[in-house]
Amino acid sequence: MKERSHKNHKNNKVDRAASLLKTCTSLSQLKQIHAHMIRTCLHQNNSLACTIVSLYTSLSLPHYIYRVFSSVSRPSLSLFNHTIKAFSKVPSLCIHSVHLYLQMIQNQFKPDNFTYPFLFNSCATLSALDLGVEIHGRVIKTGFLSYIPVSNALIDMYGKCNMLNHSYCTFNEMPKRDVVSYNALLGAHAKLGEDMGGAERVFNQMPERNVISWNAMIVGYINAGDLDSARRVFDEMPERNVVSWTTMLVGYTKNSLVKSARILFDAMPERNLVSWTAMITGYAQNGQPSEALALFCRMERARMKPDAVTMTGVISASAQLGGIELANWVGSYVDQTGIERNERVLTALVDMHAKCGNMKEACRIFEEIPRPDVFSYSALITGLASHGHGIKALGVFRRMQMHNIEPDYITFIGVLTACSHTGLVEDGLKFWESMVNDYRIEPGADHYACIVDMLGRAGQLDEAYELVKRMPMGSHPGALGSLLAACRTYGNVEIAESVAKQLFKLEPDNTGNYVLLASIYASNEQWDEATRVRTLMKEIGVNKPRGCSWVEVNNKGLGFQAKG
DNA sequence: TTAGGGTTAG
Repeated sequence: MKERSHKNHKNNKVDRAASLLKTCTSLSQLKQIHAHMIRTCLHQNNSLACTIVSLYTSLSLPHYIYRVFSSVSRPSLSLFNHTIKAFSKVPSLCIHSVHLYLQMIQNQFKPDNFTYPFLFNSCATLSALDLGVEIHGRVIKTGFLSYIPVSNALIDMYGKCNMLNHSYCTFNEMPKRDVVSYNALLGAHAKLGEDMGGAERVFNQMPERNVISWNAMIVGYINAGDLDSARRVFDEMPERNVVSWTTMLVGYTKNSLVKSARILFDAMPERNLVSWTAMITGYAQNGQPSEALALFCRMERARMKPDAVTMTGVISASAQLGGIELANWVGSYVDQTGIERNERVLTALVDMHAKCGNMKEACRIFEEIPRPDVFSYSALITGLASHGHGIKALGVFRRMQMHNIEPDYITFIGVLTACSHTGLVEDGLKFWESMVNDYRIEPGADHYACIVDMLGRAGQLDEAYELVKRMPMGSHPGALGSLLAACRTYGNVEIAESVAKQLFKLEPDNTGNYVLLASIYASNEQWDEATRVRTLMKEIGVNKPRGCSWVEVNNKGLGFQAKG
């Protein structure tokens, strides 16, 4: 009797906690309830722990997941499954769901139809195809393939790992399919934008379609580079949701059709964080930083809170404008609003401060990045190089090599710039060789421009000119411009005339080239020639533009006000 | 169990 009443009392407490958790909507509430549960030992209850794990994920505090799991002394199969699911939803924690799966098997638990879908999700996120195939084998042995969600997750995983054939094999072997099976297969086509004819066949054979099916077709056509078909599907679909609109919008921004994107953005019946972010980054990526910032201001007025992705775009836009005040404002905005300081946000910040000339801040933030990648290193190297810290830039490059981070096309632009601005001709030529032979990077016009600039600054004008003539991509304004500038420094009229002739053809409206040639003639006291160039300028109608500061640009249309 | 947004370029 006594024992029964004790059991009832305990069940009541569990029920009360469960219903409290059901109404929980904020992180502070959840923490309060959780703390109370720990005090009263309720945290050992598996069913309550499952709810807590899910809540910490949905309320964006995934780092508590493991703490909750490991505090339960005898976790149930269900708690393992909930925790694996929770980890699979957070890309940076996916690997833990695999660890937990292994731990589960070690502890003699048998994974079931609730375990595998999320495990396959994690494999997809981690692009861990081998592991996925291995688990697939185990699923076949244990007979869980007949559960539709398990096979659906497999189709999706193979698709995300670019194994369209494997997706089809799984799909074809299913005795029963649902709309998700078809959508996952369409998603596999869409990811690569490959064989859209095949995707159309699937789409036409579907017993039923939902908005996800239509959206998958839009993504597929966009990835196949067929914007017209994407738009046709968008116009034809019976019902659109915010994802349909945003997907189409991104299709335009990715193809530099920012105006079309904006028309769509303005016409959207509703917008969410992703829509705002897509439009802002669309502007930033297409060289319209002022528009990006103006939209960011509008977003704030609409009380839409930016996240790390939004801020990456905003920071990149601010970097392009290059104003130190704006950079400082954006920097403190990120600090004060608690935006997640992930690798991409920090890299964008490094780039922004570097472009605005604040190398000290750029270096400080770089040191905050736990594992810098090729993007972060390149941002710092190009920043240092273009601000006259060539030796430092090369030091960072060596550090990058020591950490076995493979440099890319852009890294070498930074490295060669460092050499050219520091007068390290021999080193520059060695890096050039290493780029081609060790890293198999095809030199682009930008790299040639750096080397031409380097030789030109060192006075090796003939060598520079020979290199310009040998450029496989033909004459390039950047390389020619550097050479013309070097001709002025060293007073070489002969090469200057030939180079300027090519430049006038390539960039008829670029005033700088005319001014440079005129000044080369003038310093060589060839006054008549100098006058001839100035007359030519007037005839063509190019005028020396008046300088325009960022403040003026800002006052014209941005309406951007620094706060705090 | 299925769909949309991100960082480096003389």
